[in-house]
Amino acid sequence: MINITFPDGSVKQFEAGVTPLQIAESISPRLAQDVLAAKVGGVEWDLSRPIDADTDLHLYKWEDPEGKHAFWHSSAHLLAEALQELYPGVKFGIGPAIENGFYYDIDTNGHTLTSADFSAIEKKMIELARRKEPIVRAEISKADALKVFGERGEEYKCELISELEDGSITTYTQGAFTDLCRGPHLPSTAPIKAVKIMSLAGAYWRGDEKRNQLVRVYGITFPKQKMLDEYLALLEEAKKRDHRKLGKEMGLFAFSANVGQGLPLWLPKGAALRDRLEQFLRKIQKQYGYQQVITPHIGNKNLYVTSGHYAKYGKDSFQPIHTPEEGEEYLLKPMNCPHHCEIFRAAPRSYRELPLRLAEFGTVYRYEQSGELHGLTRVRGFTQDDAHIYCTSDQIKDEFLKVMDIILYIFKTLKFDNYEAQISLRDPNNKEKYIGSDENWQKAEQAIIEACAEKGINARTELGEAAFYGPKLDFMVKDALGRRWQLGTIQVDYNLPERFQLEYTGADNQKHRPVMIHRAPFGSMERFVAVLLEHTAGKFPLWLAPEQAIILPISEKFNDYAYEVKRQLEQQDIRVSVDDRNEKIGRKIRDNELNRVPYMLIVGEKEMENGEVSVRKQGEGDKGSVKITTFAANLTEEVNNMINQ
RNA sequence: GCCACAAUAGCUCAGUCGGUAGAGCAUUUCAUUCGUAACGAAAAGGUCCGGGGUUCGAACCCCCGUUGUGGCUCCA
Repeated sequence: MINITFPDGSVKQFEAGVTPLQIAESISPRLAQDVLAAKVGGVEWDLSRPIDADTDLHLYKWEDPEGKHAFWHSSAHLLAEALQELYPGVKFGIGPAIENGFYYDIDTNGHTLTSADFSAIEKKMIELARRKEPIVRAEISKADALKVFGERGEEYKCELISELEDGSITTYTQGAFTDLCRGPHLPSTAPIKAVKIMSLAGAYWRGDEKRNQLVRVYGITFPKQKMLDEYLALLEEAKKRDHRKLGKEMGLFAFSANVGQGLPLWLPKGAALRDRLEQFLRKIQKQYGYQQVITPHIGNKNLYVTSGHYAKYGKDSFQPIHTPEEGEEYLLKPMNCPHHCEIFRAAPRSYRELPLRLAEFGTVYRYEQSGELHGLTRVRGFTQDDAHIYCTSDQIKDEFLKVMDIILYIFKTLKFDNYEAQISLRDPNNKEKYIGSDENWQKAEQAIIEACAEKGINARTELGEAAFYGPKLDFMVKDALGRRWQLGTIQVDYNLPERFQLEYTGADNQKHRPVMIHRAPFGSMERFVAVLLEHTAGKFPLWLAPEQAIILPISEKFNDYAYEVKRQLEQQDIRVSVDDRNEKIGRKIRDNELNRVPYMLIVGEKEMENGEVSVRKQGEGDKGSVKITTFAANLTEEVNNMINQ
């Protein structure tokens, strides 16, 4: 008998050689039906693989990432099996599970695969899955593996095998298909009920553009058809919310080939929106003791040589600007930190000034690879909501707490109710990779961990994810469709204070080096507007909406009254316009509903007589008539409630 | 940057075999003056991404470039 320890700490006894699936069956038939994968003694384990010794056991279902992973990994094998049957002679690269589904890289051996083939592949996969073939794990010697895959002409697999250690090689077989694979896998392909081939793409073997190009077939599968339908509906919805589409529709921003790739042009409505976001952030930053600064868009090349950025990114960046002066070179500013360090150096600093918090909506330029540019989320010129905090190492924790306050306030105000945090620390086995003293690192890492605990934030900790110059804390939000976006970053930096020789005079009348903290709650204005657009589907909260209300006269006879209402509302700082087109009221309502204007104010004979407006809320319909002043007061209150919660 | 695909009216898109440009919406004008999600009529609107080539003739075929999309690699 062996002892199996469960995640809740309980221990049960089983016969040696019992499988995780049998254990699940002993707990409940329902669990046995739902379980997809297991972890045994910290090792990913197949459900049908026997356990021989005392150990602990995790069972994973669809809801667990590990469960989905096994499901999609087995689906990748199913795809390969289908491709092998449909197109004999194809050779296989690798076929892993990914965040949403899986892919398989194949060498089609001359056959051209197009999206017209998708339905045939899907059909074949379903047909194979219905055979409910068991997926069988086998351990194989390196020599045998090379022989088996070599005979089948699987050159890519052979290359992989030749790099593996003998004794660690396993294969998985279902039906007539055998793949080199570490696992784990489902016990059989039976649970795969719904299949969708998503797309094709070219991918180089091992990501190396000098090697063969393979065809990457992307797919996704689910245990229920309904889940696939929901997933496809979600993709449809995401397409509708695409910020590039909404930005064009709503007149927020544009791009021009004449201006250049990745250089957004902010249209009047987009610029006003951005300005409102900046004001919002400025206001709270002021409360938290930040001081606004302004620095130029270019800087002498030597500044970036000092900061170290030139050595690291100079070649892959916008190239230096030359002046009539021989040998004089300037760079477009790729980040604001060096400029802010010079502001720190502009005066002798005392410990009494710390923490010194310098904020700037600083526009920076980075030469991103052309293939990486994407709408507003990846551009070559963008404005960071940047700030640098210069403080002592004892102040790090308190500063983190304050920045987290700002970030959480933003999330709350903009209704990003679902967020995660990640703490990135150094790799404890590789300490020499990092700059700064061991003591400082420990202090900073401890400060971040404590700050998260104090805020009640359940942050994931990743070792080895820190930058070479300091640990950091990142926030990820989930938008209305459940997609994750990285938003706020707080980053400790020991490098730049060193490079710029920053100093302050301490209470002991000695010179000390400050610590620097980089932070950007939005990341960049561009990226944040993009995320906000996709999160809200363009229906901005009232306080941000480009137009808060639009007045719809029933007919042209009431245009004068409409403009009088507009004048009165504008006096209360309400953003309002008049739809004075010669159209029927139904038409005006429809158009402005589609334009996402939060309030429509319908005015005709009745309203004019009583000094009223008939209020209609976007998406909700008729709300009845109120006095103009009442509407203005209600709207102002609604806005205030949104930003002062 | 690499690979694949794409670019036609302000927007979304059609355009067959290479024979000289089309729809819906938006716009303008006319008509209408209307009560909570599309009234009607007409007009105007084109460097078919740019350049070169093949051809009697190119939106369409070929080459080069630009920009975009998806993926790969990258991300201070």
